[in-house]
Amino acid sequence: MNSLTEENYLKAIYHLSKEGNALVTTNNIADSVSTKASSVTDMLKKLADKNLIHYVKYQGVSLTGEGLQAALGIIRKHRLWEVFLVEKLNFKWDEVHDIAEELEHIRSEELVDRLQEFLGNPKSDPHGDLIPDKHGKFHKKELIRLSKMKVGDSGSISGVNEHSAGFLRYLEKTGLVLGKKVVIYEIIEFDSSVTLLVDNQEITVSRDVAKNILVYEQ
Amino acid sequence: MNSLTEENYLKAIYHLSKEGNALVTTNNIADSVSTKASSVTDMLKKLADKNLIHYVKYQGVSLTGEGLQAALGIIRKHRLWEVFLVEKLNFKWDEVHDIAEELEHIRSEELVDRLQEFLGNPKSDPHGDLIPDKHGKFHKKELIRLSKMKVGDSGSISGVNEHSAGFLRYLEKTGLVLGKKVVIYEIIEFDSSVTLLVDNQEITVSRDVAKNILVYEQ
DNA sequence: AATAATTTTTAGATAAATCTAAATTTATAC
DNA sequence: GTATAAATTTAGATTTATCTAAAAATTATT
Ligand SMILES: [Mn+2]
Ligand SMILES: [Mn+2]
Ligand SMILES: [Mn+2]
Ligand SMILES: [Mn+2]
Repeated sequence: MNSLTEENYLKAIYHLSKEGNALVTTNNIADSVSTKASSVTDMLKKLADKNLIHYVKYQGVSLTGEGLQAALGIIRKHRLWEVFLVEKLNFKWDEVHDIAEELEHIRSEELVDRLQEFLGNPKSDPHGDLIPDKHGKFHKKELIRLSKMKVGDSGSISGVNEHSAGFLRYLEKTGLVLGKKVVIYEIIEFDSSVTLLVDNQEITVSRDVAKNILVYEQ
Repeated sequence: MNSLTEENYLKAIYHLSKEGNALVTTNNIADSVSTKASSVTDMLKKLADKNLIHYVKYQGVSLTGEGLQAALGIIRKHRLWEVFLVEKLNFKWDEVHDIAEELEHIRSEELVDRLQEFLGNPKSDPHGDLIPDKHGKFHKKELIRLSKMKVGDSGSISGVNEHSAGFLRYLEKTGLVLGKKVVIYEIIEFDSSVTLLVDNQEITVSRDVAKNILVYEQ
């Protein structure tokens, strides 16, 4: 059983290793949990003793399998509670984070499972972040090729099928980057090229390009 | 801002002063919060310094107005969360107490107010205990004279209109004490006397007696 | 490669809440 | 009313998480 403080450290290490590199540094963690580097060092020893992190003095830390599962458990609770606050208690999406920071530490497994069910097994929280399931697995987004979508469909660009530098440079130049919201505006019969609405601008791409862009619908 | 531990002490003092006498003793509290008398003494000094309790060495403690409001705030949260767990998450009434012990310490005022609204402003928790409102007031039970009830109605004896020793002795003797569950079995036309079912026994009382017994219906 | 700057760790203290054991106060028994 | 028992408080330690200041290790600069 990890203390509330240990849980917050694990969560911080998880988030930091998502953005930056695999190894997280002492000062990064100190900033993240609003404490001093010396306090972090103390806690890192403790977490390493409990086999929750790999810790090499002066080098940095990463989560062990066990530590990762613990972190994902807290993140799951955080995001489910955020859904509850927005969907059931009518909070705005920007008002819920701090309350969820407290609720995420409530221990009962049964409570989380039932909450998830009560909320209709949501896959993402009010900020669009994915909610891991009971076993720490993220529900893989169902990605669809842009070329398979119909006029009026919409979604956000979430992947590509073609990784050549040329193709990626092309996407970059036309603004079709990851996360960008798109609406299918028109499909030209003659060559099956697709006109999209992106940031209120019309952009037309060939069928070859459309086949290699993966979209998360709605 | 009171710590989680301080909140638990305040709640314990509140509950103990409800059952026993006004002054609560060190050992009572120690039992109640599962700690040692010496720890309790330390905490009592601290709570007295914060003006949450009246504390006289060796004599016992009682809550100040401020301490009472703090205790009622926690009890309100505890009972609202219990309603949530039973009504919304389908827990059984005997499974919710321990989870509510954690949830009662979540701080946001806004959260509690919205939770109360979401639950339809319940007046009592799954165990029948009254839920104080935002200002620490209990919704007064609607008591009805036994003489005004109809055949088939039921409820629990919750007060009397006549406080003479003779009347109270009579009630004591017939077993019509506070909290007793009663069902109206028959109302005799001739003199309006009432036959009740109490503990599966028939008891008949005169109209004069029935007029002075107050029942909380259902 | 030597020096300086930065990062990290160690050493020693502090605050909250707890404990055990001893001292004090209050209650009960004779 | 004194002796004994019970309840309560004090004294001194312990654990968790934190801090500041100093030492050690790593990284960057000349
Ligand atoms: Mn959040
Ligand atoms: Mn947190
Ligand atoms: Mn309860
Ligand atoms: Mn509690």
